[in-house]
Amino acid sequence: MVGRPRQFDEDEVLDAAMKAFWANGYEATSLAELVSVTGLHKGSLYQAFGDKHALFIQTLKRYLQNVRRCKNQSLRQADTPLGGIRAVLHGFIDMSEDDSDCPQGCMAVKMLVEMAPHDSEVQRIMEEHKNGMQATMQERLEEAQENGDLSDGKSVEMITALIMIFMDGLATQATGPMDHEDAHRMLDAQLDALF
Amino acid sequence: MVGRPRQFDEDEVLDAAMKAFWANGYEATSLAELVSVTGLHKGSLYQAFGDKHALFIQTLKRYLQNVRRCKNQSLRQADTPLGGIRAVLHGFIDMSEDDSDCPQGCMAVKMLVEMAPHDSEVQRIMEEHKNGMQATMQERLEEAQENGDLSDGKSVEMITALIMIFMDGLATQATGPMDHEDAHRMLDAQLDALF
DNA sequence: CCTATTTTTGACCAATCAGTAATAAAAGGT
DNA sequence: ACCTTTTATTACTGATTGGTCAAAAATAGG
Repeated sequence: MVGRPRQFDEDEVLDAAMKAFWANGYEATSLAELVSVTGLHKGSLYQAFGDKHALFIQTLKRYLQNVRRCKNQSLRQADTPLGGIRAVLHGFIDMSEDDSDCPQGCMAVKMLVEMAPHDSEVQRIMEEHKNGMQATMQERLEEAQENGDLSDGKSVEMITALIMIFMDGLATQATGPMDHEDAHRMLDAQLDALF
Repeated sequence: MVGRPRQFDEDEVLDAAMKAFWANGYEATSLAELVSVTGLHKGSLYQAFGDKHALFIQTLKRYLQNVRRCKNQSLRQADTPLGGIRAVLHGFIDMSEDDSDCPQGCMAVKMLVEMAPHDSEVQRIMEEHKNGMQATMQERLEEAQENGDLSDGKSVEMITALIMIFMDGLATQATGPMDHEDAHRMLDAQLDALF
């Protein structure tokens, strides 16, 4: 590699920008604030990541990648399909409290509400993510049905849809202060009602 | 009343501003756009409604008032407590499709996500609204328990919480295009799982 | 040491932002 | 007709917006 070396870590900058977008939303996060939280100068941001929208897209993809990593880890450790689903969902609740300096709520849901209606790229990214989540969840539910853990009479599509709605709703309410124990209890109650 | 009469209808202006905030969010709605959609000039907006934030608060209160009016109407027409709850929730789904020129999704949920975390006034208004909704829903559920329509073993607090989460989740997903028949089916499935 | 390459930096840009002040216009009260 | 009160309109403001550009700085390879 020739030329002046970078004085910043790309991942750290993306994390800082991500938290800014996550906390304040896309429109309310000014370039001046991005410069402030990342520590590097305006020109460097543009040279390294493109304009504000391109930078945002990268932070959103990074966030969703983290979510998927967390989900896959939970699924691998589970011993039953239904247990895997339970672990994944409880894991989502724990995600925010694990890292105390990250904003409340789910960045994906925030951006789904703020940006997806007007931004086709965000819309596409979010739909892909949702489809992936739905697909793995339906696979596990079908495994559970073959396993006998889930009654054959239930519709896996409907259960999946209701779980997705539940998670979106929980994330929406988690934009405000939320007791995590309550969230876990509500999730258990919802799953007990569905399974 | 003395002085020059207003050349605009206050409610129409509020409705126009409401739809702008509803469609684009608070930050992304510029004063120029508010001037455009309301038809009146900048100075008139300030004189009549105060600054951008004050105007927004009035549109938000107006939206919530419409929601409450719709809810109370549904409750009055119902013959059983549980039927009332079902009617209210199905009514929420129908709200947006009734008025075809109003934006997708629920303005309250959008603003809960975008503004409540940073705006204490919005936070207070939304919490009041939520408390009111929860209170009437719990009353109906307790009536249903005394009535025998709902098993005494179930927790009305938990059912209420899960219904609220469900509605928030549905509203979140409704920011994108959503089939209303599917929404009604999912609501029925959720309520059948809970009751 | 010199040059090619990349990054950093600071100055700069037009456009837009929310908001204001002063004036003009339109009505009612007397 | 005249004054008061309210609204409408125009022009204007300083600040901030996202974005650009050229020059300086720093490194690796020859």
